Amino acid sequence: MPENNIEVIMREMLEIQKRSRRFADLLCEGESLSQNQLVLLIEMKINNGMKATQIADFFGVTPGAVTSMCDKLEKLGLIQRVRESEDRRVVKMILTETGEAKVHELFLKFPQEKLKEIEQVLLEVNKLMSTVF
Amino acid sequence: MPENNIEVIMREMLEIQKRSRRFADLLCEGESLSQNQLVLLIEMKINNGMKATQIADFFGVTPGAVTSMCDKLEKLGLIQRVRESEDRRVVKMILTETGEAKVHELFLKFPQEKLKEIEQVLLEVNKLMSTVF
DNA sequence: AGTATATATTTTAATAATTGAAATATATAC
DNA sequence: GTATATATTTCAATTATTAAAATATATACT
Repeated sequence: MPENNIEVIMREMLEIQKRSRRFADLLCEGESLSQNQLVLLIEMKINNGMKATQIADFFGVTPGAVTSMCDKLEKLGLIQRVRESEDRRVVKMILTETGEAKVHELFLKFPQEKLKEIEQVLLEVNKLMSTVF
Repeated sequence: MPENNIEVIMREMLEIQKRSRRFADLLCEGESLSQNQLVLLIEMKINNGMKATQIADFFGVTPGAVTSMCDKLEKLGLIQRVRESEDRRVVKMILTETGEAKVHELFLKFPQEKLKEIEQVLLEVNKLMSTVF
């Protein structure tokens, strides 16, 4: 009896999840940052800051939770709140210089050679995933 | 100024994370299951049950949290606890018939054709990731 | 066998995270 | 100007998680 699609999919999902977590663990290693905090910092870096609502959407949590998450990162000195001048209701969370440095430095654990490999793999993975998800 | 490896890696990590979440959302859609619960059920399915300690390791939580997580799934009738006869200290959590059916049925949202595509992509992704992580 | 030590899980009290709803501040439409 | 809508924060209540103690079983040593 050959294994059906569904079982293979489940198996691969778990493997992939394990590998992703292993990578994130390496990144966070020795830092007092949770994986979610890491992802949030990266998200802010790549988007040049994020509005609270964007963060809530991204993580699927309520606005109240975002306030609390960001309070912590702010207290750590990694992010700061900036009120938008065009619409003074919205608050943009942006990395401080310390935050920028911290995020960047997480990746310097890996030698340049390894970073190049990781980059290539992630680009490929993303391309593949884009065909179905 | 060309974008350096690190920035590309961050960008791709986020994209991949978003796509993964989208897929998991589709799977959980309409179910009263969290993504973690979904993953745990799949994990139990693929491993033919899991010991509490294995679950704690997998999710990076304490044994107490595992007890609580499993209590909920047990109350939902999706898993059951089986004490091992070889070592009566360990409890193996296994899917009930209902649990098996539920997990399987989540994937039937997708037509066979789509499942085949997903399977291929995940196999490829996993192979790629195995080269660096 | 009996004692000491180790391991797996559960329980429990305390802490932390999250929610839902109200409050605040600002914006938009009529 | 008034009403309504949106973005964020605050706060009280709920839920999840932890750390440590308790329980049950296993292993090693004498």
